[in-house]
Amino acid sequence: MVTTVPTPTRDRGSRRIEILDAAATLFAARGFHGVSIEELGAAVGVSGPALYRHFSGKEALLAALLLDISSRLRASAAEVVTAAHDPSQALDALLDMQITFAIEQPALITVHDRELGNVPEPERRQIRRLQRLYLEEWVTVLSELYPACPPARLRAATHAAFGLLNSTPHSAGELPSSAMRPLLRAMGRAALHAGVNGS
Amino acid sequence: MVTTVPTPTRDRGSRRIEILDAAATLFAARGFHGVSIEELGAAVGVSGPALYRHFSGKEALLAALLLDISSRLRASAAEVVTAAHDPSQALDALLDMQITFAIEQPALITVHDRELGNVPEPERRQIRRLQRLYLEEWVTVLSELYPACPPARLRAATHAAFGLLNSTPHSAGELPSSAMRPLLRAMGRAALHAGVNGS
DNA sequence: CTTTGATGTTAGCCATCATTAACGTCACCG
DNA sequence: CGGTGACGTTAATGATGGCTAACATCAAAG
Repeated sequence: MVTTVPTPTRDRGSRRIEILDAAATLFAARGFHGVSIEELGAAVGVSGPALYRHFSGKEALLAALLLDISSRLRASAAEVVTAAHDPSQALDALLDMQITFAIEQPALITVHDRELGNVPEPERRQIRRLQRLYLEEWVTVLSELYPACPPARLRAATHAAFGLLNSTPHSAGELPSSAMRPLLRAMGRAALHAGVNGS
Repeated sequence: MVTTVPTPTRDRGSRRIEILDAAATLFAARGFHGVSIEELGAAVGVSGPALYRHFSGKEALLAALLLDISSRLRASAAEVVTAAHDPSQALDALLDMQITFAIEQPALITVHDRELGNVPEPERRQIRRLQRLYLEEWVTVLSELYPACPPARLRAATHAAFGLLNSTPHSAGELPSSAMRPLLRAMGRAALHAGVNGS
């Protein structure tokens, strides 16, 4: 009777990804608790409880989203570092890849560092682990470049650099991304260099 | 019958401030929608609807909190800049005061740039206004120091620097604040300098 | 002493929401 | 064809939560 016109672009398992994409945008805009399952469904053209065909619950959905983001980041970092010929190149590559991510996926950036607290315990640990590994990728490269700098300081400086690079959601539209990219690259590099040298 | 022992430290109007303090901490930890009125009350030793004696509603409470933060930031910036003798000193003073704020009040920093979206329209505009004025304080100083740099770039660079300085909630406890402060100062200064120069 | 205003308390209302139940549809496979 | 599993639908259900109502307490004022 009620004929739901099936979206022409309908592939096996594509729905799940559609949902995660929509969730990223909505969670970034209004926060995990600020978005209802109903809205989430509506955003992908289905309504409400249909999401339970793809995720066991709202928190599981968030966990899948964050797990996806952090493992992608970590994988990209590992890939880029192993492809580099020396630590200096590796650092440049890390900067570029993080900047690309920050510019192209501001919503993911936002969700990634805001919503970890809403992920239930089993997978929270895993996400933290991936985030730590991502950080360590940077710290390892930096410690080769600046062996005199104590690791704690490297870590703190890297966190600060992330704050800088991930500021894109706040400065949305101030500058075209073609100008934003070199700006962030210059600022990030300068900040890290200043941070790991003497006080 | 039920004798509520009145807190000994009980001053006229102090409750309101206590509530705002507790709200900052709780909202920073779990987000606006993640904290209930009941919890908010419990955090200051009263329970539930007592808050309505001080605020007209949950959103109004958030608005008061953000308004307070942004006006304090803006006021400090104005003060510090007018006290400075030249743009270079002014920039240093701005950096120092923002770093102090970021280190001493990470919860306020967090709430300030996360929860604006939950403030209802009339006061949202006002908070945005104050945030813009705060930014302009920086941009004005920077444009005196670097007159060749186009304002849009100055603004973008300043946003990025805020991201760096405000990263303290993420790197909590990595470094003692006595080491954090000079680190952020060095990184912030270097980042801004690099941002407003060459390509 | 009583009035009053500031400040709390508990009980209850109503909306929202996550989640489940019960029920279609439809492609694919035997 | 008949069934099976993936995917959706609408209607409950049960909890939570913001907010209001009705009712104390108590200090200060008159």
